[in-house]
Amino acid sequence: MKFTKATNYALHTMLTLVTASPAKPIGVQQLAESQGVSPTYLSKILTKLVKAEMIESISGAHGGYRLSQKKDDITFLDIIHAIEGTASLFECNFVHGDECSIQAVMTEAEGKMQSHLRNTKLADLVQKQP
Amino acid sequence: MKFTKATNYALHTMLTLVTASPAKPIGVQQLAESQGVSPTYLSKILTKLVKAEMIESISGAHGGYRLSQKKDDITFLDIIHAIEGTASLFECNFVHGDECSIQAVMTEAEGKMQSHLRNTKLADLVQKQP
DNA sequence: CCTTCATAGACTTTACCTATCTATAATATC
DNA sequence: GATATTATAGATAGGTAAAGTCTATGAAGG
Ligand code: SF4
Ligand code: SF4
Repeated sequence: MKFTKATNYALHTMLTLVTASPAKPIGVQQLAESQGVSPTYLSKILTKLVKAEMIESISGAHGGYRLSQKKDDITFLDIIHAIEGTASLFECNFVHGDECSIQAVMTEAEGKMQSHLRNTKLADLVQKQP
Repeated sequence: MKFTKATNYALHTMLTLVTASPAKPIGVQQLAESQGVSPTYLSKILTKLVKAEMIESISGAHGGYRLSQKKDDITFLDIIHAIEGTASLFECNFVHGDECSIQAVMTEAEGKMQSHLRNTKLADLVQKQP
């Protein structure tokens, strides 16, 4: 029960991209180096973010990654879901109907966490940077 | 990023115990059978709950498990922490000081979930049973 | 004494995360 | 067009923690 490292990398990359100039994309090599992770592995993670249409990739020389147009709508929950999937944190083997009290408590608890992550946008971090 | 099955087993066992008579303890064999899990594995999990002083174990014939005295104070968070530990869900490799905005968001989100789990007691489920 | 039942440790198996390697496609520069 | 640069994709290997098994030990009741 922990967030994966991939999520960690994704969040840091997004933080880097949101503070960077959208004019010149940043290569995966540079992004990887600043986080101490291999470029090939990070690129796998970033591809997920591309598929989720949060960032754009530019191939070829002077290529790299930059935020997509909808950068102001991206929430923490979006990033996490893009990497970890959207499955529920608590899954029971059998399903004994909707009135199950255990499931109700667990699902609501997860919902509380999600709603905070959904209400916090990536753009909210920009002002807080020194 | 998922709750472990062990947590699932623990929650169900606790639900069974809270609705049972405290006079006669329930054996691990019966508890395991109703959940479709092996008795030896479940016993490992229940031992953690004993160490956390949430349940008591009685050895010997007619032995088994029953809730401890403080049954009215047991929260969902207590059970989860007893099984999964109390480490934070989000852990970054480097620590760049307290002002880190990523960590702040993630920690607060987790806190929202925890506070719901802490405010829901095991005893709250009893009324809801048919 | 013998049966029942919890406890503990060592151990195996399984599943998933993490990471690497290689080949391929796209783009810019010359 | 040739070449260098860079992202993408798939296969694959490694590592780690969860999930489950086995066996031995110890406590309690009859
Ligand atoms: S009791 Fe609830 S949580 Fe447990 S298996 Fe049934 S539906 Fe799932
Ligand atoms: S930026 Fe924040 S979350 Fe990232 S490594 Fe530094 S302290 Fe941790």
